[in-house]
Amino acid sequence: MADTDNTSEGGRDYRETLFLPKTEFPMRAGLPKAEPQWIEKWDELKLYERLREESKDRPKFVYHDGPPYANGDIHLGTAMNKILKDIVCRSHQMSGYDAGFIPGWDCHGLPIEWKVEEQFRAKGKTKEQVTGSEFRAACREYAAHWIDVQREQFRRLGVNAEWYEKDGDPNTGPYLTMRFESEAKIVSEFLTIAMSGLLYRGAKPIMWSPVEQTALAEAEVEYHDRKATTIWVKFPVVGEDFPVVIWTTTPWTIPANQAVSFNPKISYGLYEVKAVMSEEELGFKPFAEVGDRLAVADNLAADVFGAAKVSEYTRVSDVDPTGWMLKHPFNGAEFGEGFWDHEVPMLAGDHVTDDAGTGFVHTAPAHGDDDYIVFLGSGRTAKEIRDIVDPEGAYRPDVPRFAGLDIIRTSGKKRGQDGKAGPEVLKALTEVGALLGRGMTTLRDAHSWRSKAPVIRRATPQWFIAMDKADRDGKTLRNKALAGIDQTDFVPAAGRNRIRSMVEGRPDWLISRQRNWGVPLTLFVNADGEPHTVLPQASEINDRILETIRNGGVDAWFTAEKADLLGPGVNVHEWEKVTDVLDVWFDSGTTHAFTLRERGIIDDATGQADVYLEGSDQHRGWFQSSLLESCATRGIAPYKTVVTHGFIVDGEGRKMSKSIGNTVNPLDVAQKNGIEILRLWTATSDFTEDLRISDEILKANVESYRRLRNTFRYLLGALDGYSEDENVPLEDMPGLERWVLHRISELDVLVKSAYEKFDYKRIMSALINFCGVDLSAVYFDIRKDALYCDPISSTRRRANRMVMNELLKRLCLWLAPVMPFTTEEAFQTSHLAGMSDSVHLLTFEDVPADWKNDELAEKWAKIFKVRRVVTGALEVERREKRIGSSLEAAPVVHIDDADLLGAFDGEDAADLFITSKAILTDAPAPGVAFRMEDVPGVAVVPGMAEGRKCARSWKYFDPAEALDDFPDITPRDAAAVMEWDQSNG
RNA sequence: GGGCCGGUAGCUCAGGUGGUUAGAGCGCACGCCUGAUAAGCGUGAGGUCGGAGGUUCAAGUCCUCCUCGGCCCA
Repeated sequence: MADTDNTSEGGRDYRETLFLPKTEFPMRAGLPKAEPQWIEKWDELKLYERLREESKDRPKFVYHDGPPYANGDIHLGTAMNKILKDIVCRSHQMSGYDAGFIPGWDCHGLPIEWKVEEQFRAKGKTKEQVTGSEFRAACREYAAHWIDVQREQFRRLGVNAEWYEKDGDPNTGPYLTMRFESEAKIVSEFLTIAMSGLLYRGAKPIMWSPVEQTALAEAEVEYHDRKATTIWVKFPVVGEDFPVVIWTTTPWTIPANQAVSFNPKISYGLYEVKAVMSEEELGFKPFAEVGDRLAVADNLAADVFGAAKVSEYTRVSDVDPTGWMLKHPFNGAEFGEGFWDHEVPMLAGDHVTDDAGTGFVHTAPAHGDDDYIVFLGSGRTAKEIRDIVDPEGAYRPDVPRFAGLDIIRTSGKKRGQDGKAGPEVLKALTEVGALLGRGMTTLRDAHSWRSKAPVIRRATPQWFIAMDKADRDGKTLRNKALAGIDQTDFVPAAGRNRIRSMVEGRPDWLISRQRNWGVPLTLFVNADGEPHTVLPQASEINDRILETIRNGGVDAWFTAEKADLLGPGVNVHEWEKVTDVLDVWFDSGTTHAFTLRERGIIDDATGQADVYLEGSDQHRGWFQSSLLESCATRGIAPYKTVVTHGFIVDGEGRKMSKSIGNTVNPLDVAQKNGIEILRLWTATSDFTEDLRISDEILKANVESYRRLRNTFRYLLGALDGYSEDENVPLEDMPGLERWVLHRISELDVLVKSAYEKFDYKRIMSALINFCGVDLSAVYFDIRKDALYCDPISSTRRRANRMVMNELLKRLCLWLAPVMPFTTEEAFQTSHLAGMSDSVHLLTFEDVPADWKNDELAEKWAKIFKVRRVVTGALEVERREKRIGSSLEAAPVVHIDDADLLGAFDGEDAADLFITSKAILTDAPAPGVAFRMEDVPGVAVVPGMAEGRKCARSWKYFDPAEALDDFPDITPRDAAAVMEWDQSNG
């Protein structure tokens, strides 16, 4: 090792003559504190408004936001969702579009009703003590509160959107499904569909609580064990001398029986009773008698005969139930008055199994989902469904013998226990000799979440939009929706199949709910179940309805006088006001209408949003409701592209749940790491699949962030005092600089096209690699010497700074959609601040065509290949403690490939290797030289640098070359010092 | 139970139409630098591609089954 110190004894300390990076941009970001301040600055700047104003003449990119539900704090899923949307909009904005972002909220619906009911209960008010108007007003207030909360939380994520209404203009600000204008538009869209004839009234079994006399949603019930009487019942087969046997746990549904189901895949047999257990043995007389013949599934015969107390039986023959017609057990009974003399068909259904029961399933379409499906599936209609139970859970007055009997006791001490219906049915079945056996079982069944009382399934009138009713063109809604799907782009592509199979197979769209907080089905209905839209005055009536809603919101429908709405010429007594409300999916399905079309962002009849982006669960939700609504009213899909993201799971790929305790709160991350980290995580993840998150993963993103931040910091430090006057023409630039410009041109293509394709992880991995490898480890490292030590005037140094400037600017722009805070900070800290009030007002810049240079890139690939061998050789020297810094080395590099060697023409190899000296030669290398397997033809002999260590640049040089006035530094450094002395006195 | 999707180094991701020793970055280990310093540089160790069969001269890449996980249904 050379024997000189950094500064020769008594020599000058050259440190002040060096150019060292200098910047205000701190290494540590302090994001949790800084981010809210940036948000404030952007508010002051009115950034969103200015973007709209400044880009109003650009082509529009129409992103349409899916509405979150206005209830509760945001969670990581909603945060990631909004961040992605923000990246979509920001990137398209910077790509040269006018890309607005109108956020929205879903405001009606059940969850809010629950919360508001809870609030009233807390005040000691029951549902009955609150008027509908009072209740809806409270719901409205509740939703408004959470909109305010969520708005602030979304804003904290850095989402740049139209968060506030401007000057009370309803055509500005976020959209809310509960704004009067929105409610009126929802009604208007609904009436359009009603007028088109697609709307009809049918019936469907729903969960119903007799105790509360109300319909319940799945989320409002809990499952508890319940003791139930089970019965085996014989149904005579028409034209045969034997019955089939069914088994049921709900005897009260027997009077509503309209069919029996079987499964063709099950084998059935005819059995004959040979002996029964004795009355003495049992304590009662068995229902079965010797000689009885019964049809049951073979696998269940033993069970059935056990229940029937049959001690001996034989199998008589195979039977095939296909096509059988049965009789109701009460058919012909005196008490029945002919009420049960209808047909009871045998229907085939997949829901029938031979795991339990008899292999034959009693089918009451009014009281079970499977029953309903198999009944309609047999070609029968919802109108044929017998509805014999009233809202209190008692048989209707027209039901012979059983009228008025309750299924469940709805009051008193025994509230919730079985009522009189079941026992009376049992009695009647016994009388007609249809009962084969009875027992008790315990089953898990739905109970009301609130009253804890059992719930029944009960058919109620509901409104449907027909999927398969042809319009004038002969096209059905299903046809149109499928065509719309075919014309839509899906990202990822699998989304198409997913929504397609759902739309192909879905039943008619059930849009009515028996609820309070929602947009009413603004219909009047007559005794035949026809809506007022069949009236000749329908359109005038609709106009009055719309006017009413527009002025008073949904509440006005309930409070308005029938006669005022129906107007003259309509008999008020013939028409009843429908009090159902629309399913909230209908609300959200119309957001395109009252947001994009009403505001004139797209054409009302033919316009489409460019992008809808939501979680993959929305294939069944919003993507579909919007598609159906748009196809029903306009015949086209509301979107051109549907982007879906996956769900957030933990580090092990499991879903997040509070009970497991693996949840991550976005606002906690904001407070601890900064939201920028979460945005980085979002952009580096493959959002088309499930996104994993954990402390480890967040930590990794913090590391990536540091790399990017330090790149900015170094660039800013290097560019201290920079002005474009320093720039040099491309042809004067060293090859290394031109290579960096070439890399910029490559990345520019990648970044822009990946933004267009929503492929953010590709961008992030490319840019993080670029910063870490091309820049930090190669370009910055090599050019450190020139930047610090060259004379300020040197072309090499000026070219370096020029390239550094391009890097800073490009990186700021490229990363701005993902990291709006840090890029803005870097931008504002730098001389670039003069370009604009905000980096976010800028667009991506074009790259000059002559930056791209593939030939040059090939040359540099060769140089870096050789460089790897050199660094490898130096590493051996370090291990052996012969050198520390690479400047202590002066390798001889033997390259026997002329092409490789030629790549160094015109380049200073020592600079590129960061050694004090380097000799390139095509002479054969000695055997001891360092080689690398994957770089054949290159061998390095790691010589020691000789001479004196320059007190300024720390390079070893030949003292004989030193200038007389500066014996301790190289001539290059001497020139730099003289230049410095001149300008600094 | 059904439909769709997925399981490549510790982590995040690459790996057109099947074809040499499966890649990158980060992390990790070790070392260097001390004029980007709670930074920077270098070297290295880590996967046989969820598992099992099969097709093929050849499979992470095609087929079947299984398994684990996710979303939506039942």
